[in-house]
Amino acid sequence: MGEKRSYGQHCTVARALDVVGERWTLLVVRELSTGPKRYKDLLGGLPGIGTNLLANRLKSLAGEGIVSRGTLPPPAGSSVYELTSLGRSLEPVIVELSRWGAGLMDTPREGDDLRPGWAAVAVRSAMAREAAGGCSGTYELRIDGVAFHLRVGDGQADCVEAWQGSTPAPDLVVAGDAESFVAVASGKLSPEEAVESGALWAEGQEDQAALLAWCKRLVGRTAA
Amino acid sequence: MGEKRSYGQHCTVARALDVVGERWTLLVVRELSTGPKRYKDLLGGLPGIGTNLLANRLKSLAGEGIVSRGTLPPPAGSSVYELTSLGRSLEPVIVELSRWGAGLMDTPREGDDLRPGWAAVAVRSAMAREAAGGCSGTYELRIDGVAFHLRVGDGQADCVEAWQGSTPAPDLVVAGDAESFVAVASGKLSPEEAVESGALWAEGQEDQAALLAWCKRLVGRTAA
DNA sequence: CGGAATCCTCTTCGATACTG
DNA sequence: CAGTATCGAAGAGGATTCCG
Repeated sequence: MGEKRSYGQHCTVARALDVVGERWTLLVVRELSTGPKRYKDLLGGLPGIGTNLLANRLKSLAGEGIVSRGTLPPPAGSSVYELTSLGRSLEPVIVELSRWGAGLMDTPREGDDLRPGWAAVAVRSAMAREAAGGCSGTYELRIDGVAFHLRVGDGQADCVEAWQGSTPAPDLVVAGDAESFVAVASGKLSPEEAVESGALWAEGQEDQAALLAWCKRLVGRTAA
Repeated sequence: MGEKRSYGQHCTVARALDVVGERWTLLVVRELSTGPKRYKDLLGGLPGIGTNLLANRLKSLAGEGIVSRGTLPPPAGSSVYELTSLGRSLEPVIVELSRWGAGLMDTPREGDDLRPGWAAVAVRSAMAREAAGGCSGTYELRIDGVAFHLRVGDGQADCVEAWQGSTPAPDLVVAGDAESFVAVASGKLSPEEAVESGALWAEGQEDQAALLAWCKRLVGRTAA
């Protein structure tokens, strides 16, 4: 059956797209970029994919060494998919796609889905720009009630879903709904407005100044 | 007819892929990233695309504001496609895809095509890494006899086909075949070996030391 | 002759139903 | 819960024809 379709070009870009350029493939990587997921979670995070296509993509990605199957530590014990180091090295591609796509965002289109993890990816990608400037810190995001650990530093940003619960002593806990996080990360909602309107808020403390500074870093404008 | 297919996700990555994620689309952008091209040139640079699909993609890209139609200055006068500023802002996506794809490169597969412009993109993308370190310079590449102007500096690298002929006082003129340029840019051929074997050579001068230093910058290892 | 629209075949996608 | 099987719909690929 299917000889894998290729562009047939000895070109670095075309070779990359031979592997991750098919429909849905990079979105599978996006889903796994916030941590290991079960098959069912992936289906839930990729509305419309169709179960056969997800199975095909996962099989291809496993064959390319981009994802691997693992087993979660007890008590979960369920079998999950996760990125390999080759898969994690796709992060800069995701980051740049996210940053470019941010310019196209407006208010959600009629019928668009929105998941907390997608907002986390948008935030992480926007922060990656700042991370190159040497900024660092650890944060907890609570996006529609789902917690993520965000760590910025050493020229990169890392953000994974925190099913284990607590972040060890984060510099700040930022909470809000997914749409607000996306809006700020896309530059469609100014830090000032996000903080004043209460779209985003700092949890567990009243430090509005720290929140505002964090939002400004998010949009890449140097705070005072 | 075609209601444009969308992932239906309020996500920065998915939104980007809604626009440039279809088959061939980013390769059209790659082709235009080394300068304006006629329809016929695009067909030649995208073997296998099929004329109807190229026409469709160009129409979509024009509708999205990523490419525009222009007319070349006399004496050429032909109508060409070129990137808009929105299109040029896709450069970081191309760069990261190229850098990731470089890790997958080996010797050309049986039947693979190879064009000078693709090698130029690989070189430019590899240099973008170094450009962030503050390096700068202007170079002329002669890849299988086709000249490109490469300018590195201010955190980015720019490389366009030089149909007008001469580069104004380049720091170095590097010549070789496309496969060698791709091999060095992908880290599959060491700078030392490329220079010693004559795969790449400096034209118009005998400055092997400068050539070696350039090759080392290309692969991102700090030269002595 | 360059720039496309048309036709036709083949592959892939997407949704549902089904099985280990 | 984790996938496989199936089938209509949409998209890709190639040749040919049309327009200027």
